[in-house]
Amino acid sequence: MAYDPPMSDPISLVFSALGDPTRRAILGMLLEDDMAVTDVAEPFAISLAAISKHLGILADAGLIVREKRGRVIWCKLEPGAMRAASVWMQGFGQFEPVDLDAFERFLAGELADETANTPDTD
Amino acid sequence: MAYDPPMSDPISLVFSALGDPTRRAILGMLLEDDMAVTDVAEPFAISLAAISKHLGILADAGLIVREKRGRVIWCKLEPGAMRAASVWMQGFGQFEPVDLDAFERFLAGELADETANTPDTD
DNA sequence: AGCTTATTCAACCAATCGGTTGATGATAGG
DNA sequence: CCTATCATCAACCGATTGGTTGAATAAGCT
Repeated sequence: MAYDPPMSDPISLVFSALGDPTRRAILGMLLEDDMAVTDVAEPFAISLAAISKHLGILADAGLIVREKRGRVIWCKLEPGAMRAASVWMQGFGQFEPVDLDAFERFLAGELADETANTPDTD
Repeated sequence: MAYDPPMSDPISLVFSALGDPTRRAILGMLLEDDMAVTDVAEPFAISLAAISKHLGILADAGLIVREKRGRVIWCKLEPGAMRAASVWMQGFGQFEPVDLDAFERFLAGELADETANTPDTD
């Protein structure tokens, strides 16, 4: 029967990718430094192919990029991909669950704050 | 083949729950007000039982609480449950300054069905 | 009591997920 | 050239997911 499948929007990809502890651990490792696939796999008790799949999922979500140099594929964190999801969550956490008006006010405030407070130069 | 399955820690439950657009839409609806299960289900094109399962997943993640009053079960947002996951993401927070403009556009889409029902002034 | 409404339960199904192993395509080095 | 290494691919497997339908439980209504 005709059911509208909820397509995989970017935010769903990000949240789903983050739903697996192995993948979160990988992201944590990449926070320290870029790594080759084999080195990513090293601390885990699962096969290299499994890690490769996890990296594919992280890449599909935009959370990492993979760059081939010679024989080695380097994995690099892409923290910007988390931004939309992060802000989505923050919106829920900031205030009592009143109604959308408060949500909009929160957004307006954040917007003003961001534009007024030019990011640092360090 | 003894493989240690990564158990479902609370953060995984939250992220996985948020990975489904139907569930995010439900949370968006509950942001406006507490709702009965039947009313939560009303705007969706899937069965009541399916919505009930989604609510169970949200409840398991701690994102909502369900409280039975009479014949009706009321669903209430529990935004605090998002905090740990949000904090985890902040750890990666070398994001660019948040683009709330884009977020507002996203939210408008995400909550479109619900805002259509918004009465004039509350 | 009997009907109706609200919600969940149980069984089922197809698709996806997270894992495996073995084969395969590149590349680096003896 | 041959071989070892890096990484993915392909096929497979069991468990989970997200949906369905129909029956069951519970509470309000007349």
